[in-house]
Amino acid sequence: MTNSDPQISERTKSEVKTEAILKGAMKEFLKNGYAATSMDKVAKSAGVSKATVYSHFGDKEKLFNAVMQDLVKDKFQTVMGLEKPQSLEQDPQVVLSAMATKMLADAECDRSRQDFMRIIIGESGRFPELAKAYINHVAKPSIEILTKYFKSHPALELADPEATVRVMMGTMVYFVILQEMLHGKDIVPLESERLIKTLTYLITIELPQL
Amino acid sequence: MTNSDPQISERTKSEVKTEAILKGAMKEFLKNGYAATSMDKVAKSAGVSKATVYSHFGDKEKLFNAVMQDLVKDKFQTVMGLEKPQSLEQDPQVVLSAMATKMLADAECDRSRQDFMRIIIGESGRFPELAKAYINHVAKPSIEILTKYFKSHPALELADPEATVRVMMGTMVYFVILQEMLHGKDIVPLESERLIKTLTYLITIELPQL
DNA sequence: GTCTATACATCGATAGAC
DNA sequence: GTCTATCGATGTATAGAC
Repeated sequence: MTNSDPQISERTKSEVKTEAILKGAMKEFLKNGYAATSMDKVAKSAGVSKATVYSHFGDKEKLFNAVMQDLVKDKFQTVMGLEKPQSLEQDPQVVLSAMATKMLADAECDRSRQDFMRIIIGESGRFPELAKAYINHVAKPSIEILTKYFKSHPALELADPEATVRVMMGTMVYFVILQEMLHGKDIVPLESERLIKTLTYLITIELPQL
Repeated sequence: MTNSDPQISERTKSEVKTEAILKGAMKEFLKNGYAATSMDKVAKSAGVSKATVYSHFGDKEKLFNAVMQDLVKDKFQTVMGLEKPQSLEQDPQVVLSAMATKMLADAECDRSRQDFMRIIIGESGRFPELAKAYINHVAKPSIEILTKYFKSHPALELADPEATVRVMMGTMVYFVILQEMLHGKDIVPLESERLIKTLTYLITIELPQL
């Protein structure tokens, strides 16, 4: 067994702790935000001592940045399934509708994704670099891929593809913020299908099919 | 002088303190968020003792709710100048463009408005009632007034006015979040005029003028 | 009503045993 | 490397003088 090798065993043990700390810290930061998360909570959630947390990450701010960089660059960098090339060769109505449905489905059901957005926006004043990391690794790639798609379909006849992308993404994001994150579902109800249909209609209105 | 009346003088003094506390607490909560704002900071910012803060508002959570209710129901309830009736009788392109310009101008230059939105979204998980108050007193009135306008102009021929309103507001809000609040101005630049022009174009594309 | 002073818990961070 | 124990600072909240 490789575990009999003391060096490998030690290294592995430390890496396991590091991952446990990241996981625990992620859970706590997403639940409580930065200021309301104590290092004791992190240590308890990770199943290690507080001193171990500090020996691995230095201080609270470094730990927070490590957690958020991880989330920004890995967990939530999916670009919402837009990376699939084959989907870009279908009818605009179908593609737009599929994109929008996918985005809304992801954002609606995934609670941790909502917590993630809450942190990004809520802490963007005190952690501007975190906000910029989100822009660079999440928002910008999404915008660029969608823009690329719009431009690759001249039949859409969009006067300003870049701006049109913002209209589409803004519509989606605002819907999730209002209905889900701000708990407006029962106060200002709106079926997502109506939004998707309207959006698709507005963008593809000039096409011959309509 | 009315100040010679001890009763009125006392009452006034207390009210002055209450207002000073609210003002100081508002400043601190908007700057630091809920958890990172201490009652010492509030007391110092208001120019009173900590005990006075507690005697007026009970505890930190009650003070926070009082501050945010004030912001939601007074300071940021403006409905972005949509209440003026005369503006609703002009050409849709002009009105839409004016609305969008006003909304973006308000949101872009007003730093405290951005801080306010950061708190609403950032604390919406731990203060759901605050989020619902925002929906009821800020978002819902805006949506309803804009919907009313859309419906009062059948010439717009909108298949779904309610959904179209969400498209418009979402576009505006997302733009401010990305460019201003998340500091994306230099990373994913976009002139607001292009957004407004595109939005107006998409919504009024069917009109005879175009 | 308002203050100073303080109680008591928890915070971030570290020392020292193992 | 990881733990327990603890430091000093700071947090919320209150008691008691005026």
